[in-house]
Amino acid sequence: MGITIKKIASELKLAVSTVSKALAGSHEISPETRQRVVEYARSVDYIPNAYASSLRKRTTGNIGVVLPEVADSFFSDAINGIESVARQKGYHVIIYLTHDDQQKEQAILNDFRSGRVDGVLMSVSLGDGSHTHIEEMAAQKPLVFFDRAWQDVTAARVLTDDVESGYNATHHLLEKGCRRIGFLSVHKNLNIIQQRLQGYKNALADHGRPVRDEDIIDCTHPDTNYDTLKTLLTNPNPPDGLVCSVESLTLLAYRVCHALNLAIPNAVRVVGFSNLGIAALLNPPLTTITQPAFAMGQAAATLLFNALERRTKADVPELKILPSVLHERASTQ
Amino acid sequence: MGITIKKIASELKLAVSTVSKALAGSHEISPETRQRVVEYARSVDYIPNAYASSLRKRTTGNIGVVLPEVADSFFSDAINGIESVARQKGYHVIIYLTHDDQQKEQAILNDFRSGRVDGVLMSVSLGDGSHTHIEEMAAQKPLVFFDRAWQDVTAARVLTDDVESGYNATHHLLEKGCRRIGFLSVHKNLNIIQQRLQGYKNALADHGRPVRDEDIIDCTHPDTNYDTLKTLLTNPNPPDGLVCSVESLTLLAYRVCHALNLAIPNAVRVVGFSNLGIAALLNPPLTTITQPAFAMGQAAATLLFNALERRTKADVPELKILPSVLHERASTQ
DNA sequence: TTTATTTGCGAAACCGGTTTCGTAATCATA
DNA sequence: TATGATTACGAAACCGGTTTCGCAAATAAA
Repeated sequence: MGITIKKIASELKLAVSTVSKALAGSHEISPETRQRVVEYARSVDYIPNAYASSLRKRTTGNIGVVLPEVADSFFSDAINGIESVARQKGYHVIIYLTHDDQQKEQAILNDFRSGRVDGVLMSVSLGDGSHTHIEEMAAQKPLVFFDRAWQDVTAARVLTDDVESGYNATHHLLEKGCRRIGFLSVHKNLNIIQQRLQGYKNALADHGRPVRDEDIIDCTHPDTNYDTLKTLLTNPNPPDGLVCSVESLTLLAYRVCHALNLAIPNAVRVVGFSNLGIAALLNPPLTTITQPAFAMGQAAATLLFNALERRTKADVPELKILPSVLHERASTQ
Repeated sequence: MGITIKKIASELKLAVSTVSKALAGSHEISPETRQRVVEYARSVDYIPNAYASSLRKRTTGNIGVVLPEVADSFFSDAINGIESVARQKGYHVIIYLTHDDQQKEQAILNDFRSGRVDGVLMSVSLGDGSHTHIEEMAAQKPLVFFDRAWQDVTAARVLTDDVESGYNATHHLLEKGCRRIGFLSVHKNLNIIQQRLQGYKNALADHGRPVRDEDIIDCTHPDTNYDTLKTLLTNPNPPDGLVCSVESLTLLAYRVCHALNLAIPNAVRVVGFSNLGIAALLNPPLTTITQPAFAMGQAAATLLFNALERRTKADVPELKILPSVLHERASTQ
């Protein structure tokens, strides 16, 4: 359909290979010929076919980003970070959404085997499924986890200091006078949750408080979370502080408190992991642990490109840890 | 690298063409041979090369979705709608983010010419730039606008009843007793803004109120919007009602009111176009005009696939209009 | 001046599929 | 039994680039 190298070649009375090399800026071609080709190509608005080129070169110039969700403010910031470094590497970023569905995640990774991308950045989807499809993928092409990662899969990863963040969140509540702090958890086999929980436990220990199992609430099932939380907060002796380990649970906690007419922070103080730009506009303004989403995206992409340029697997998977910050707002005052 | 048709062919002592046809389920191949091939292919975990196949077939199986932003809750919902129909058509959806930067948008559309996608869904980026790159693209492959569209580009479009929505928002404020209503506008050459503004004007007219130019505030420049709004609301005679024509302006209005200690809704009532799931958790809960984002995504994708299957341009560009709904909350009570 | 290098370009193979076309064998029809 | 139509498959062209290799002419070294 469009204009091809072949047409340029015949028009300029050159060989196809000559045109190709000239456009690639090869030194095999004399400057005069090269310029003649380049100018002509531009004049006819030549656009190379991405598929032909990928087929022969055996590289796509694409990296895939596999995300659970995109409404989550963390991920949309992270995408920007990723794109910022991909662009200057001349790579395309293709975003795939799993909606936290491991089936979809698997289908996506499976599709990558058809060669659509050169490398993958991913934040894993929650669920109980096996991780073999991820391992297989990691064996085929470079993979970098960011934020959410599985521990049983060997791959580079970019994380935040989750133990410390969990610690800080809990410590903050304790300092504000909370007597009993609930930890809203999701899938416990997820690294970030484990670490945040560990931080929670460490903080309690440092304050001489016991860790009570019934204060660690499993909110793995979206359908029942609302009720779970509701019963928790209507208990005779409910927690007066909540650490919400992911953004969605933070918002859920707000919903339930609003529904129960539980005043935040008077009845219960809330601190949540969140990158919501509008945390300050919530009722009440939310104290957050905010992750450096943009920087994490950049770091992850950088690790990926290192791997792509190396073409050889690092002997020991790289790990980069970035700090989160606690923004104190009215929900804990 | 991987396992190719050629390998299967030589292993099974068949021609490559036979294998290809067998895998495609061609009737040219006997059921026995077909099954033999299919089974063997599965046993060796054959994955066809997407690029080879696209190159020859001259179709990619991809549709591109070009969005200004993804943090905006409308777009993340719309993506889900798009994906839901793309999946059942066996298409991949590739998401491209412009960050409301027309340069990036242009670069993205330009890239499409290398044949990465078969069709495009887009919500245009704001700005003063020309739209010729969009027109060129529309001339090449099917394009469907959704939500944000340019009027000077001929293409199918999926919109909401923006005049009506603007009317309803304004009417709602008037009924609540507002005397002077500001309309926060962005790029006025954008269809949805024009229409929402028209609705605003109609409502004022129906209530026998004058349309005052100084009540229509242009918030086109992100950098100055905050100050613009601040001076508006610190005027001697400020508006006591605000219609915010896009989500980002709604949140901005909240920020400014909070900063100025202006009580919502007592000092000023606010209604905003927004799909934020957490509108009810804001301080105060926000009255919104909510668009059917998911359905719009579905509708847009459906139009696109119609065009792709038709292979011929519709003589008159299709148009689909879906209704929005007003959710009344505390910000206007 | 002869031999060795370098330079500039073309021919052809190649990436991995898809599609067209040809043909031998089988089947149906007269 | 002779002829026409199917059936089942293979050979080869093809999609549009990239890369290898070969070679003649120009240049450098001996």
